Amino acid sequence: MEVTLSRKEQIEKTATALFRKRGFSATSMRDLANELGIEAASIYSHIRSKEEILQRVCFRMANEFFEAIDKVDDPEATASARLQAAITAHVQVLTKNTEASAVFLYEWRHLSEPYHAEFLTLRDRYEKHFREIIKAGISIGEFKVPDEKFAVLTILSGLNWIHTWYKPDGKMNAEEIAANLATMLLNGLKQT
Amino acid sequence: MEVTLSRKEQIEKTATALFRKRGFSATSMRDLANELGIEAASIYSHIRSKEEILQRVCFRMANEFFEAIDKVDDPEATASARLQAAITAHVQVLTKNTEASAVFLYEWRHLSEPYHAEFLTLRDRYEKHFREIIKAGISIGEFKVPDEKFAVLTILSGLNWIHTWYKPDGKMNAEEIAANLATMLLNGLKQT
DNA sequence: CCTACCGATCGGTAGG
DNA sequence: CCTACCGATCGGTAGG
Repeated sequence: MEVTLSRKEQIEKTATALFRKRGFSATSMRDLANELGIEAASIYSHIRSKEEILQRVCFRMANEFFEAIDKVDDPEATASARLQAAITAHVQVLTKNTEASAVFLYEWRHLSEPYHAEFLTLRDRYEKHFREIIKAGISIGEFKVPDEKFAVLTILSGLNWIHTWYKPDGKMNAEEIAANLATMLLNGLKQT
Repeated sequence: MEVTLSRKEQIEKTATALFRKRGFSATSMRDLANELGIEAASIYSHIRSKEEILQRVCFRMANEFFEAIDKVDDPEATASARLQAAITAHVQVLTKNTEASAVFLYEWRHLSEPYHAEFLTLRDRYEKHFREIIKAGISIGEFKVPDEKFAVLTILSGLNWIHTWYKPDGKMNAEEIAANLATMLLNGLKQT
């Protein structure tokens, strides 16, 4: 599936790869221009600033994560089923966008205000979704956990390394990875 | 316990805090000098370069992690006991050095060669220790895991978020945190 | 999309 | 540990 990208999309994609490899601060507009085969000044015909690119990547990914878990959540299901679905959705987003995921996970701190604060609000709301599921599981005795926030952060970090490792043509596909991670991480909540 | 730091140690400690907060590339020597209350040029009486500080932090922490797991490993013990001990040791190092841990975990990619390659070699050797324990557990049927490397990376990332959250005066102390993490993450290996 | 350029800041050195 | 400074590079703009 080859898609023709607009110049703006090309810039965003190339910048994402560079931000991921070297970090936002260590990537210069001249690095980016070089990679695109144009002059640095020309980039500004398409974007307003270096940070705007970072903003677009971070908030687009935030959106992707929200949409993915909202789509699969069924509040009627058991906590285990809901958590498994959320984990699977999260892993799908990570594996479909490994570079943008890495930028989303590690470069958001270079956002200036008010974007920085807004990003943190979104991230907290996302984690809250997981906390709610775990709380529901605790209240009906399905899970046993010392602290929901603690459990959520352990689970999400246990998922978020995937971008460093995932290859589309590796021996596990996204579904298998999600299933293995869900099994490993869900079992930990069911301690007796 | 107040310790008098040498100027070099003060520089390293202050730089660690800044590298953690803003990232290595976004921290300037003038930022660091400002925080220390001296001129940027004066820093160079104590260190050779900005990168030297990063090198010292990264390799000192690598050493700390190695020493910690070597000290507690007992090859005669069960795989569960060994893994639990390794997890506890790892968490101890993380909680005792939250800022340096963050730098160790996220800023090593700004190391130049040959330090960068050496760092990756050390990190792989560290992970190998965990892989060996898991392999031993698999071979005697104590663990059931699709892929050792996969399991190790899940476990280590499930631990490595702690620096973002740990407060020495929080409601859980380092031992309780380690115990909770070990329980959550070990149960995942014992699936039937 | 380019040439030409801006002021600011970077890591680091010389010399005391 | 400071003053004085270096060449290089930064993000970004003017004007076409």
